[in-house]
Amino acid sequence: MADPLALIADRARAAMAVVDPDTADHDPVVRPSQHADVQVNAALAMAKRLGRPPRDVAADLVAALDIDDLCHPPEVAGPGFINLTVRDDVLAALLTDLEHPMRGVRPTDDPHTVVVDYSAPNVAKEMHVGHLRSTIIGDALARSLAFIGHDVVRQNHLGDWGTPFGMLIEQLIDSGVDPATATTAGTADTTAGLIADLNAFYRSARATFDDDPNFAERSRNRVVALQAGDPDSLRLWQLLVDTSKEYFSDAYRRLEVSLTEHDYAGESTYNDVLDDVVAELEAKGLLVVDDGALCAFPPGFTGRDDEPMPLIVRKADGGYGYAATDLAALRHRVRELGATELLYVVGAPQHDHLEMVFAVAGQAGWLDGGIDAEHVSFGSVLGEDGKMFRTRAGDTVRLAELVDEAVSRAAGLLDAKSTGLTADDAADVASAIGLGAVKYADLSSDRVKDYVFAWDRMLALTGNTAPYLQYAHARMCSILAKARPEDRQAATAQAVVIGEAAEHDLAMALLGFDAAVHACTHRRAPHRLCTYLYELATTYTAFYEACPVLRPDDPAVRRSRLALCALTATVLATGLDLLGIRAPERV
RNA sequence: GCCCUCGUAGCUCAGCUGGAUAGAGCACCCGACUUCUAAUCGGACGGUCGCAGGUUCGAAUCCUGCCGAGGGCGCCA
Repeated sequence: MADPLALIADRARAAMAVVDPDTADHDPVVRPSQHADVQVNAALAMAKRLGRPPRDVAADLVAALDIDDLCHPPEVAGPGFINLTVRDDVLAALLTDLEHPMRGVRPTDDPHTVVVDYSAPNVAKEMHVGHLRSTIIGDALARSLAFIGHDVVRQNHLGDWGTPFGMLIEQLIDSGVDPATATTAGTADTTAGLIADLNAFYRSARATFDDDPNFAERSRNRVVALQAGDPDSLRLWQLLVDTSKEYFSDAYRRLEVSLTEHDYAGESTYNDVLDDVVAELEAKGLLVVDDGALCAFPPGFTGRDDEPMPLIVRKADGGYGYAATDLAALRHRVRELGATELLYVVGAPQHDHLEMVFAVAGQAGWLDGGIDAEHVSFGSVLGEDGKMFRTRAGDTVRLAELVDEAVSRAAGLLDAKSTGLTADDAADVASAIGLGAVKYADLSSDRVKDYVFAWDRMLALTGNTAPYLQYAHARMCSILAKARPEDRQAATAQAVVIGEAAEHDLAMALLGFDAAVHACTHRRAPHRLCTYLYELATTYTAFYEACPVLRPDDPAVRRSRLALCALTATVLATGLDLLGIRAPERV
């Protein structure tokens, strides 16, 4: 355990048990402090229980506090805060934990099989900003949860089924694909060409559907045929799905997102179990027929006029909608994938729907045994005008264009700096910075709020941005590269000797990585990790300004400070990696 | 009409589940570059935490009611 706060919390609990045995299991309220390294606020709450002045209780706690081996003598301040400063030699000793692969982060004491549902783009539609947040936030959470020891199962719930496929298949036929012979292998090139611009393909299908009643009729019939298992329809549908999957995989590679084909589990995956899902729900008495549709009415959900709100499991025409698919997916994740936690990284507008799905699943007993399903909600991406982010023409912004612009803007930054990077390296670094900027902008503020998409802010070289963190990291690496080889060799955590205040502060910051990662995972809040990394970087630059690393004559000082640089670079890079962001050694 | 989310400096955002004088960045102003990468750092300025009550030793944080913004409310996903 590397986190001084956690060590102090244990001691504080022991002291509380001495002063008031009934509070042994209470929170000692150990917090970072502006007035010391750490403050213990337990006395204030205890004073109320005991009916005594808080400062007296604080004094008793201090008397009972066995902490000399960790901290300087405690001080009672204000109404009863206990201020603690961690000893420099203790900090130095704790830093050795950061040289292990977990960087001082404790594995979770409650490991789960966590299914993370994220990204979920639609087949035959181009990915756009709407998919950006789910993909980026979901990926960061999946990486972070896996890091602390959860068994993470990524699930990409592709929109690969439903009514739009009628018109998409008809559009394919009208474009010259022969339903009888079309196969993925034989026509892959043709198909890829036909729907190279997925947005245009979808839009033209939509337009024809709206303008041409004959086409619309064919489309509707095609849906029926597809759902009935008609071989020609299935073949064409498969063509669309395969083409899109290749496109998605390219997009994820480009975005450096950890999703692969292995994680694809589209809606169609559940087609053959929908009957069984309905049968099980029916057997448990959870379904009633209402207006011809088979509905569940989980308690606590009302719509207009206080009417109970239905979750429509089977439509009046006998077809299945997304509620059925979502229920089937949930059951599959619990029963087949062994999920004990289910995370749905889905936009806020679907909140009610998901809560209803969870409620029905709970009634069905699928969440028994403490299995937890949670909607990891997020707000919209807004333009700088405060409205939904769109192009000037009013279209949705394509993900590919977004990435291109991010990378080219980042390349512009590098050009302006005229670094000594080779062209290949510069392109790679530009990609890391551009993608990092976009991802970090998305991750660094509270996900439940809407966020404003602004190139200038996310690519800013100052403030809480990825480029700033990446630059700070590169400077650390640069110092390490310039150090004498024998110093670099000796610059391990064991070599750290803390003397300066800036060194003390940096060590404290480094040891906070554990708490930051757990805040990120427990609260599904990547922005907590971002805030931590930014504070680590600013603490480092204060150290960098105050403490020359390579210049001191004393090799022990050089090696100690070099070790602090190396540890900071490692923690920063590890943290960014958990967010899905690279930290190049040079920029 | 009902339900959900949000409202913190001019702007963009934090605020660690109730603790000390509410913190950063941007912008504006002042200061520091023959640099360990100045893509930086230090300082100044800037707040009735939407409004009004309530809970208590103590509220941006919890409760109630308003105001404002966005979203949802039967066979699309």
